Amino acid sequence: MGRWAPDARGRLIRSALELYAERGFEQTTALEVAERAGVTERTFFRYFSDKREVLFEGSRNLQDVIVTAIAAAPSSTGSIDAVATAIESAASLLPNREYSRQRAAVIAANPSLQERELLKLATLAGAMVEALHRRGVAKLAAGLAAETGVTVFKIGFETWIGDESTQELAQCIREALDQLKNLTAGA
Amino acid sequence: MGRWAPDARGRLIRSALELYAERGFEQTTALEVAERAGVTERTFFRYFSDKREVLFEGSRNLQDVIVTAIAAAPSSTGSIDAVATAIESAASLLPNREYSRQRAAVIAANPSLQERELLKLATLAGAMVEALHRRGVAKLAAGLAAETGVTVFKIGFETWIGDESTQELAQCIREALDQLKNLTAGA
DNA sequence: TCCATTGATGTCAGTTACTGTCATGACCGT
DNA sequence: ACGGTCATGACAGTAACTGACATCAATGGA
Repeated sequence: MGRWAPDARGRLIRSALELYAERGFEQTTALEVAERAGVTERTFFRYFSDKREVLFEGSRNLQDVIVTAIAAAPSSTGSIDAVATAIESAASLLPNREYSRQRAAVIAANPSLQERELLKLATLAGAMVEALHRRGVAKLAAGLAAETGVTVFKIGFETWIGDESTQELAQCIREALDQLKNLTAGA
Repeated sequence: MGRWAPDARGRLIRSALELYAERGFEQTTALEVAERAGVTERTFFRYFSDKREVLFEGSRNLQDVIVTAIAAAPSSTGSIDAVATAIESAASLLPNREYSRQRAAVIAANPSLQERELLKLATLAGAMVEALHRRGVAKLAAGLAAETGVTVFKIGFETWIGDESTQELAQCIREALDQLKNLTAGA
């Protein structure tokens, strides 16, 4: 590992985010990203299966952590709380707020990037359903808990990114869940 | 309209579904679809913005119907019921079950088609949130009702497609909603 | 010390999704 | 008959990927 230019992958990720943010995703070619990172276009595609994937590094890792946390929750914990706690514990793995903000802005500006994000979230929900299954949760309940968990994560994340305060992501997620509980209790 | 070969759009849609089902989406080129429909590749891309879009015809129409139905619901109706009723009323617009089955199989077999479907559903949810807003529903409640509505639609649709019986789609959707209500009531 | 191996990279040719531009030819109203 | 309109064809071009092969520094053993 790393006998040549060290951290080519990391430089590609940073170069891509910079260029996508400066000129927009569609107006940036893979060749330009590669050149800024000091490698060839071919090397870009060796590290990332496509031009979008460079923005979604680490989402697989996140998924593994969440699934593990769900499996590790005490059996007395309800599905939704197990999911929410797992997501909170994974929150610390996310990149810093400045990076996340920039990344979210780039994604929000391009439909094909939104598509990829939605697929990642759907995949995450699917993995959570499986993990809940192994806890003996029924299929429909597992689906609901997982979808709800993803929704809570999305809302909490948006709050965190849009917020000026120094509030932690985990706290934002917890608050979103509380709001949701109030809402469903009221109905 | 239609001075030349009539219904080029319809023939493109049918040709695409056939070829995508026979050989798979990625193994089919846009040129092949166009040739089967008796037009050139250029004409294919005049009708559809990309190779995937040919499978998603009419989803815009569906969205308009649902939004209108939500706006037309009596003001005494709760958000979730307004959403569910709107979705049920749009169910009759969907193509027949055989077509839907084939289409669903093609989409399930390809990640990039799944992405597109997720984006369409997210867009639909966004439009429903707006429609609920105009009924005076609070932001978070509107988001929840819309997301829940989409979930109910997805589950009802899957049931309808997988089902051997001659049950109607609207009925499957209604049943999914009932199941969900039981679940949340029990918790 | 030398040499074979390994693994990340460069090079290059090829396919395919899409786009811009102009030409064509049937249809329409006058 | 004639000019305009409009769907389409023809054609060239860009850029996202992919496969095959070459290169070359580091590594490890003879």
